[in-house]
This record gives sequence, structure tokens and C-alpha cells, in this order.
Amino acid sequence: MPADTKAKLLESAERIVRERGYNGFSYADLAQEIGIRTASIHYHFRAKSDLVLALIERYAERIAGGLADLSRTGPTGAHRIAGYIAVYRDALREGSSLCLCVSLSADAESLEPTALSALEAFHRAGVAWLTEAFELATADGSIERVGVPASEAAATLALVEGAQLVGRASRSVEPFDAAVLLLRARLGDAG
Amino acid sequence: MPADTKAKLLESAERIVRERGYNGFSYADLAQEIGIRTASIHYHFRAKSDLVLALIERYAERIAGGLADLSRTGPTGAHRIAGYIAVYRDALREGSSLCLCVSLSADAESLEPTALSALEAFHRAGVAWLTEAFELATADGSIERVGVPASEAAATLALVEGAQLVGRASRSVEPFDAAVLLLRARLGDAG
DNA sequence: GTCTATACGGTGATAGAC
DNA sequence: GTCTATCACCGTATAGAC
Repeated sequence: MPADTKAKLLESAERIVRERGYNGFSYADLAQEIGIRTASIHYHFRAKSDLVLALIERYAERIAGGLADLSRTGPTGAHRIAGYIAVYRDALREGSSLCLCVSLSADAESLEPTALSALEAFHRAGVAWLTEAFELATADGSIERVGVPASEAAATLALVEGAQLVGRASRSVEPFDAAVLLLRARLGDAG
Repeated sequence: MPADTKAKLLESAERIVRERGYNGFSYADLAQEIGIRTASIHYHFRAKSDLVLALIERYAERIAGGLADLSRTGPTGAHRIAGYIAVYRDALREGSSLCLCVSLSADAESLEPTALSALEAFHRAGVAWLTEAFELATADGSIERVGVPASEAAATLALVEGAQLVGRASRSVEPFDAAVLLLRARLGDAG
């Protein structure tokens, strides 16, 4: 099935970048994993920078889709925040990988301006979604003591990204859970 | 002054790793920066893994020293937490670099077990120091609504590390400040 | 679409002269 | 302590055959 090679490449590349970082993966790794030669990868993605940009855009769309679902199904602000935390917890995969954009943020220096812009857009979208969720929580009373929604959103994004990093360093979810414990406690039953 | 070459190497290496990550720096970068050949670096650090381990240990000692000073001079729990946030804010250097251990956590897969252990120890020491600070804050009443100190500590460490990452992605301190705004508000005058 | 072959610079690391 | 010389890869990328 040569038609979906591009999809396979994106799938494998995402996993490798999330485990090893942008500078820690190569076309050789990728080629070996899906069983073609490195030269063939260049047919699908002219340069590594093109691949990484496609990776971010695909990832951002997927996450945006998941958050849109959460917005539809999460009955309260607290439920939505709980769902957001779960997305990052799952992405940590027991300490073996990071959110793609957490991994790439650390390697920001090696990225092209286009990739950097996509990375910033990802973060802006996360903060925007969280801000809405905290606004809803203020309205529906599902979270105690909500501060300015935009500030709560910025803090929550940083918290879950940092929690991933600490979990990654110990190859375990435990530090992640410890870091988000107080936030989840504020969510009541939804947490 | 060939005697302090080792110190110069550590200084330069730390800066480069904090800007570009473990996999984004090479002995060649280092050699060029301090004006010797790559072969000479091997005299001081047999392998790259030895250099990175020395880097973490040196960094951990330096930060521990700074925190010990803060413990001595910070009159209240709130002042100590404020000082801790400032340490991470300074390390971000306007968005151009990360805390060494934030950078290395993202590249955890590429590190030797000894370096990984040192990284975990760094995080444990941070949480331990913060736990003490939050315990003090509970006792002196300098922070409102303190939860379980150990949980506050885990959340604070993740918050500042994540805030750095988001700042790094936009090459700016602004996202860092936005992320820690609510925590600093809880610190009252000390924030 | 994928291959072989190849270019060409970068990579950590070592041996041995000075 | 630092050098030159050299090693054995690995890195991204391209040309052109099939």
C-alpha cells in the first residue's frame, strides 16, 4: 500500500519526535521504521523542516478537534478542564513521550520561523479554549474561586506542560498527577 | 590561562545546552567558542555524557546555593516562593534559554542513567525546598488558602517549568509572566 | 513512488607528537 | 594541555534509473 506512505511517515515521525525531540530523530530512523529508504522520504517531504511543519499542523488540528468534542460534551466548565488535563496526561504515555508541541518548544532554536509560528498558534489556541472553559465555570459555578479566566487559562496550560516535563524526567505519570492534584481538587466531582 | 579551560567549557556548554538542547550542541560548537580543538575537550571530559553529567551537578549545586540564600533572607513563605519564581524567570533570559534541567528533561531519551538520576534529584530538591516554603507560609499566614504543602510544591515546580517552555516557544517572557500571575497574586506584597 | 548511488559536511572519539 | 591527523560513522539532501 504505497498510497498511504505519507500518513505512515507522519505517524512514525510524530512518535519519534515526541520521544526524542527534533534534533534526536533522523530520516534514517524513520526510513528503517516504515521500511523504505531515506531518499524516498524526500519525495514526500522535500526537507526535514517541511516534515516538522506538517507534523505540527496535523497535531494542532487533531487536538483542536478533540477540544471541540469536549466543548460539545462537557456539561460544565469543570468537566472541560478535567478533560483538558486528561488530554495532556494521555499524551505523556506513562512518561515515555511528550506532547508534540512541548517537545518542539524545547528545541525552538532549531526550528524554522514557519514552524515557530505554528507552535505559537498551538499555544494561543490552547489558552483561548481554556479561557472559554474558565468563563463557563465562572458562570455555572462548577469551579470554586475562579480568578480572571485568561489568567487561569495561562496558568493551566503552563501547569500541564510543566507536569509532562517532570513526568518525562522520571519516566512516570506520578509527578504529573502530583502536579495537577490541587487543580483537580478544585474541579469537584468532575476532577 | 589554560588552567581554567575546564571552567570555560562548563560555562559555554551550559549556555549552549540551555539554548539548543542536548542533541543540538556538539564538541565542535564548544571548541570554536572557547578557541581550542575538539580533541582537547576530550582531555577534560572523556565523553559527551561525562560533560553533561558534570553540567547537571554543577547546575544543581548552584541553584541549591541560591535557594539556601533565599531560605536565609526570605522573611516569609511568600517571599521565598516569590524568589523561586524569580529564579526561573531569570533563567528564561527573555525567552532565549531554558533552565538546564528543563532543557535536558525534554531530551531525557538521549541521556545516560546517571544523568537521568541527577535530573530527578534536581526535581526532588526543588519540590522539597518548595514544600518547606509552603509549610512556612501556612505557619506565618503569608499566603492565602495554602493547600497541602507538598501538593502546592509539585504544582509550583510544574507551573514555572511549563511557563518557561511556553515563553521559549514565543522567545519572550510575557507568557511566563501571564502563567504565574495568579500565583504571584496569592503572595500579596511579596509577589 | 521507490530505488541505488553519491555528495559532502558534521559527529564523537582516539593515537601520538609536542 | 593542546595540537594534528585520522577514524568510522551518521546527517540531510540530490540525481537519475526503474
